[in-house]
Amino acid sequence: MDARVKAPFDREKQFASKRRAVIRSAGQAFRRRGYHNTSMIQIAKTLDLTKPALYYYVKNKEEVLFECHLIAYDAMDEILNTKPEATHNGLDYLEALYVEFVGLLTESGVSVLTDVDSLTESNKSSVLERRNKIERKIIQLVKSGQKDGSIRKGDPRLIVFFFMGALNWLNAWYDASGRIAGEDIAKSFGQQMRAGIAV
Amino acid sequence: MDARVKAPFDREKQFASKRRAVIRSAGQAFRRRGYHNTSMIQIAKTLDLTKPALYYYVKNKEEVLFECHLIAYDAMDEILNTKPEATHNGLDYLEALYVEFVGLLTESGVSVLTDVDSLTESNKSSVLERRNKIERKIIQLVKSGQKDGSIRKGDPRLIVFFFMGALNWLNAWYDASGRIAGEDIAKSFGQQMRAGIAV
DNA sequence: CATAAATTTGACTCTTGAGTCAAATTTATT
DNA sequence: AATAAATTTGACTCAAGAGTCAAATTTATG
Repeated sequence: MDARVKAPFDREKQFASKRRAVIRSAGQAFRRRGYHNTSMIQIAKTLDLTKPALYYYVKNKEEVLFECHLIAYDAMDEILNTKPEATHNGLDYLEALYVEFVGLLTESGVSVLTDVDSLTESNKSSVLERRNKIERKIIQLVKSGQKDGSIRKGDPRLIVFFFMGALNWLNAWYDASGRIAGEDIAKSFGQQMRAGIAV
Repeated sequence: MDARVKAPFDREKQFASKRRAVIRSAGQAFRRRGYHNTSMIQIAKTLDLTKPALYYYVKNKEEVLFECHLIAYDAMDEILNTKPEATHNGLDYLEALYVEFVGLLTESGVSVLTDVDSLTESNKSSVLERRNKIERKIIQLVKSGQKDGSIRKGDPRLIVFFFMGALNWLNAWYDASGRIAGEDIAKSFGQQMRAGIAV
């Protein structure tokens, strides 16, 4: 590649990146104030856009919410699929995953939103399907941890609901600008999660 | 009291009880579908009322939300104040409280709602004050548990945020009509909570 | 610089749902 | 039954916010 040659201006890339910025910024706002307490004009103003300019990038408000959800579940899937499973026993592996999840929700701007009921039926069920898929995967991990003797007996669903609840609730109180470092949270949550389910 | 004498019809009591029914029913709806996805007409219809009849009992929608919050925190305060503290060490006491909290959120219709940002500033800060007060109390309990050697060292806030998060998230997925018994949840959550923080 | 596409804008429309009001109806009591 | 208060109602008003559109402006490139 010749450095003197300006990278050809890629309109699609430009559009896509601005669009992502919209979704990301909207996601932050949704997390802070809630979906219904955030107007499209507010979202636009945050990005120094007008409302119609915003609508140049997205179809409607619900689409934005939908994509925010997808971003979160994509990121979680990414974590679930990247980590090599083989090396650890069930408990070690689960703790490692959990720490990464906490990191995701504190360090990156990603947040698991609660407002599923503001989606249309089809989007809603598609989001819930994603969530369930992840939940089922984690439940499986717990089961295999129980099998290899590293995780205590008990209804795997309840075990998972407990620590995933703690995780999801993070969004309700954790403020990136707050005084607690994401890393400290991850460490503490990881410990508690582990101790709570270890044999 | 002479049994033949009909209890005098107490208008205030009647009013108060119908009003409570409104708040309670609205609370269920808010929990299921969210505050903004629940219209006053829906709330009215659920109780076989018309909208103006509903407004005979409450000032406005926000007042309803506000009182739902208060009900939850009143109930938690009640638990915090009733349980005798002296008999246990910090860990035992905390676990007992926690089990009662879970019971509250699963068995009774009470729910900790998330939609704090839909309140006006003054109501919002009053609700947050209530929440913080409870949180501070529990943090204190953790501290004293650490002092008496029953609870592991570590930032008490993070310890509390973890298991209180799991508790609060209950509302997001637990459906009274669901298949899991509240009692089972309480038992499992209590165990995990305890194991997670025990020395 | 001319152009055609991409981007942005001011000024709308339309729907939903909160909240109101005067009038009708029900209810406990005389 | 008559009455006065409590309760309920049909038929509104009003505001906020989502979403649209035709026209203006900016931008990358020949």
